Amino acid sequence: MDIYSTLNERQREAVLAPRGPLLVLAGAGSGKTRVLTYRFLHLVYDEGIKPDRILAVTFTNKAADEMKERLHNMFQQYMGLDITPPWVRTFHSASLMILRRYLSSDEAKSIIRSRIDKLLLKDMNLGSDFTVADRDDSLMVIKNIFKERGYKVKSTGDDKKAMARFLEDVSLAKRRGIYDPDKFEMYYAPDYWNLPIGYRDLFKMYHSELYASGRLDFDDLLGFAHMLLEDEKFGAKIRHLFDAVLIDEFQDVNDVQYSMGKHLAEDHGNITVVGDVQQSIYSWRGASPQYVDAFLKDFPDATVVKLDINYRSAKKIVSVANSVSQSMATRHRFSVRSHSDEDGKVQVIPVSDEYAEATQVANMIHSLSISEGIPYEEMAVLYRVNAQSRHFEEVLGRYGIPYVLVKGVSFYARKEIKDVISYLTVIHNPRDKVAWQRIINTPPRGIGSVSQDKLWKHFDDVDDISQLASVLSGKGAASFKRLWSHIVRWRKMVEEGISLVELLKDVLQGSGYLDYLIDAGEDMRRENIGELMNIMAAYDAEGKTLSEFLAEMALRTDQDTADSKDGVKLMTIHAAKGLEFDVVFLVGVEDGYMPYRRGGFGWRDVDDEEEEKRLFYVAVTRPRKHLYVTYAQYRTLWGDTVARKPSPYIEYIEYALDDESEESFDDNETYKIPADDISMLKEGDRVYSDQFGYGRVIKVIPPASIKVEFDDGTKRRFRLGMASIYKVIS
DNA sequence: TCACTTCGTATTTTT
DNA sequence: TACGAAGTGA
Repeated sequence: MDIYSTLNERQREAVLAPRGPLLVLAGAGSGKTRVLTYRFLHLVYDEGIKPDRILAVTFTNKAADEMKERLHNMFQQYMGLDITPPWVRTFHSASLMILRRYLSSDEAKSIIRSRIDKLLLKDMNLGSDFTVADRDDSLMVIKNIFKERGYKVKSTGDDKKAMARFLEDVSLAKRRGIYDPDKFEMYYAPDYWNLPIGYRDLFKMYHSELYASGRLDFDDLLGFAHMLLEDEKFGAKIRHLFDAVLIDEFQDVNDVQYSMGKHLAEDHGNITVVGDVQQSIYSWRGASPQYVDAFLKDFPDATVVKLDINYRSAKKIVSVANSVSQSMATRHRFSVRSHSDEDGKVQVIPVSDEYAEATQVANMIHSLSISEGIPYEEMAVLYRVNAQSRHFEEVLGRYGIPYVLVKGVSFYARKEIKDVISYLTVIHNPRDKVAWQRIINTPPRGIGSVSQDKLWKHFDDVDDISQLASVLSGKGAASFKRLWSHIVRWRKMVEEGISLVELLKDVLQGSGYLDYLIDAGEDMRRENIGELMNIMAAYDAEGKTLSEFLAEMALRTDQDTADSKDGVKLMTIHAAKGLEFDVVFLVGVEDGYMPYRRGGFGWRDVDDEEEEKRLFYVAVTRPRKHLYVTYAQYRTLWGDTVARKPSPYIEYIEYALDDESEESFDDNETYKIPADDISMLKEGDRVYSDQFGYGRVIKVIPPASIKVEFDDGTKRRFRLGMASIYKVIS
């Protein structure tokens, strides 16, 4: 039986590539996930690697879940095995697993301590039972720092902006592996800064507080795992867990993630990366598409396979995609070929204003549903910014067309969910100050702001949390003691192995939280807690512990639940990445939205505008059958009605539609790798120079020079590293 | 602690 | 413009 018979030639080539580094450049809709899962299977089936010794990392839970499920089915079907590989995870979750395993050891602790020594103002409380701080938690830590030092900092206006900016910078810095407060100050401190604590000191205080509470933020999960990997001796331990590494959405990796991948492949070089630079839309979050080049440099003997057959979209849509692609300055862009027999439809529709736009789209949704029988959930409205969704919601609602607004606001970020999770967090780790702050007076139990201030002031000084009762008086003290005795009781229940659902039930009763919701008539919130219980029941069924539950909760968003619901999907282009629909309405395709421009200012740099184009590429490659593009002549923004011009990108659509008859793939055959080391080149290799064009290497002259004969017959000598010379690969 | 008013804000946000 | 969050007063 040939288990690879359903793959096309290129996919097969990728899946069956020899052990060692492999780069798969996967165009939109070219079967990227297929290749990744079959590669996994191949490594097990043909190469004899154990499934639990392959690390496959993705960026989203959804992608990880999907891959896990597919692998489970494949192992069942082809090998008769009922297994789900344990290391198919997001970067964050894989890092968390690694830290859970090792952070209890003194050796690991001392490696990390030595790396963050300059950050610590108080003892860190980190062991393998740490919990994860999300953005809200981090913000709370920052606010506390000011409050406890008697500074008045508002949660609005400039102060709010400054705190947000600070956290953003902390995140960006740590994604680059920067934990040194001096470096942080140097690279990130803004020109004007009006908060009473400086950037450098706040960086230290933030981390001291966080680590004293036994918490790590998202970036620390990667950062700490990376520190352990970087240590020569300890790194080997982690590397020995895996015989192969696979990375999905490789164009989106940041510095730390890339370095982790590289370290993990150090012993065996067995690393597969799959990505599409044309769909790199997260560089503003620290992702670097340049790592595709770095990969080719670090693994010069990598097998490179390009998947250029698009199985998703009809012909016209593919030719629009190619037309956008051909205008990109991005290296490693390439055209894809449509596999479809259908033409599909691409239409540009001018409308008068945003209201007409929504009405037009609603009408078309209605008629497509009737005339072509396309179900609502197979249609999507994509826009650049969330603010654009309002009119569509309004009009679709009026038409009685079901819709789902897919927004970042997570189920897990809801107040009631966070409250309940905070109770469980305190039970798990009573030293977690942020969690305490959420539950101390929720529901109200007479511990007001004055009492609370006293509590937080002494929180770190006591050996045992119960001693805090002595800083309060009267009602507050009694109330605190009562709460504490509950917590002690719950901790005992956990020790005795109570199920998560039973524990939560007791917490809801004992804390008074349930009565509090009932009295307030908060039925919706009660339902949400019910939903949380369902999730917990699933954890119970798998025999997972409280600690595991808390860890995984923090890494979950509800993106996956969002798109299972029926109805037309409304979402930003960013949120649509990786999804596909029969019909896509791409709306607001105007200059100023695409590319996006804020406040009339120009672009900071060309890269930003290139990324806007890539975003447009992502948008036009979502539909299977039809793509409708709308732009408004007038639009009310900030209370002003202004005239709008169509987006310059519309041109690519028109070009593709005019040009359709002669589908050209002129640039399809080659791409280039920067060559700055002679080990990458040998005599006879095709090369390209920005200045002189294409040529062939006629001599390699160590240590760093080559001689090239260009296609026009001229011969030139270059010193690699000085001149931009690219190796051409077909 | 709630209901009302005023204020501030408007790019994307995988974990 | 129009939303949600924070602040105010009873």
